[in-house]
Amino acid sequence: MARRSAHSPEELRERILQAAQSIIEREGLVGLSAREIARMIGYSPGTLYNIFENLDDVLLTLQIQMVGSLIDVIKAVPYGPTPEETINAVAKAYLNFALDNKRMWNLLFTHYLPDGAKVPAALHDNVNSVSGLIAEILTPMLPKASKADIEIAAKSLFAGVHGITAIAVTDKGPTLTSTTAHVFVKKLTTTYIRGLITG
Amino acid sequence: MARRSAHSPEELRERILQAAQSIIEREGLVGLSAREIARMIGYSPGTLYNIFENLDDVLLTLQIQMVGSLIDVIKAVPYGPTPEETINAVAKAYLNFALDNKRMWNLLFTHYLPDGAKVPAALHDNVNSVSGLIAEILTPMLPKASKADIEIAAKSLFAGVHGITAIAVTDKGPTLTSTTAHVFVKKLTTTYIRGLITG
DNA sequence: GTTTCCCCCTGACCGGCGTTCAATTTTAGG
DNA sequence: CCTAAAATTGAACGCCGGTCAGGGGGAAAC
Repeated sequence: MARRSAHSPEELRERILQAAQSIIEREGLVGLSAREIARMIGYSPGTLYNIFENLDDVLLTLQIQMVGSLIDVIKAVPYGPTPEETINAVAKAYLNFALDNKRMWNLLFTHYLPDGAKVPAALHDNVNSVSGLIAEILTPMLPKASKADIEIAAKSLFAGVHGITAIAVTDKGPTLTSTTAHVFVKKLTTTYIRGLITG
Repeated sequence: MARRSAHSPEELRERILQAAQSIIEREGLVGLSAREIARMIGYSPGTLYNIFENLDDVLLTLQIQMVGSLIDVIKAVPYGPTPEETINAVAKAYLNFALDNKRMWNLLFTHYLPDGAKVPAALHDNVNSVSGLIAEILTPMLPKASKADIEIAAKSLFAGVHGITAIAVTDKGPTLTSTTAHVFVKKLTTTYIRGLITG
């Protein structure tokens, strides 16, 4: 057989990503396989490899998209009356995003590459954008701080919130309901910001 | 063949764990397989299953041991002149432990169980011990706080530091050298504690 | 010393996996 | 209508986790 008029390469690409995502949302990484994706979209396994380099490529693409969506969500958070409230709202949105997409968010942690392989720059860029957004919000709070200091402040706060999402989304670590996760995030951000201001 | 006098079941158990750990330290989870472990210890693959339920069992045992070691390390950190300095030292020890055992620490994130499976209580217990230790240190700083409040404070701080180790140990996220990781941890802990005190 | 029995251990086997690629079929261009 | 290029297949390779019937070694019973 050959080209089916049914799907253009772009459509095919999209269907592969959707299939992979739906498998992950249903049962996590365990259930994912090239063969299963192929079954879902009605193609043979080999076809995936015309469009993606390999399964890692598919998974990394999904992660890039996902962090991209997170960026959109964060950007859509309205600025509050004070930077502190804005940060709280952003952190809350961050956590909710992770909780709403538990299995997909878990990908960030459970998916790893073979020894030599490099994570694509696009993923790094997207992640850096997130901490960049936090830095922006922090800036008016710290008029005297240097840009480098603000970046450090933003990234450690970001990493802290990230840690809570990591625990909330994993089975390891202390069990964390979404309610307590929110309590922790609020505690971390408000305490941290108070420390920043008085510092 | 049959029973070899060479190794008692306990010895065998130990050798399996050691082999698994050395594989992980060399090349991460990718290189790990029941067959590879068997090759290393000079037994056939089937033998593993006389001693461990499955590979997940081996991996979970390693993680329980590892977090146990972390507890020992933290307990060995000498109390500083102030709680703040103690916390800083503990956080530093935590991060160093994760960095010194990068591939093994990564297990906490990359290893996941099939859908229904439950993480053994021993792992949860060990993890909870860590945040318990932090709560102990925090207590004298917050004479007025309730036990529940201290626990929240300790756990959010713990989770924050954990998040930085997560990023430092993964390839995803912003690239983090061990130096900058230490900067972040210090920033997070000192700022957080300042916030706690003034709160 | 011999026999017996049990238990340890083996290794073939099952159904799956990611990935490759020769072969085949379809389409587009002339 | 024919040809060349493109798209797709599916068998094949070498792995994997996990199972289990059966064989061989050790120790106890005699």
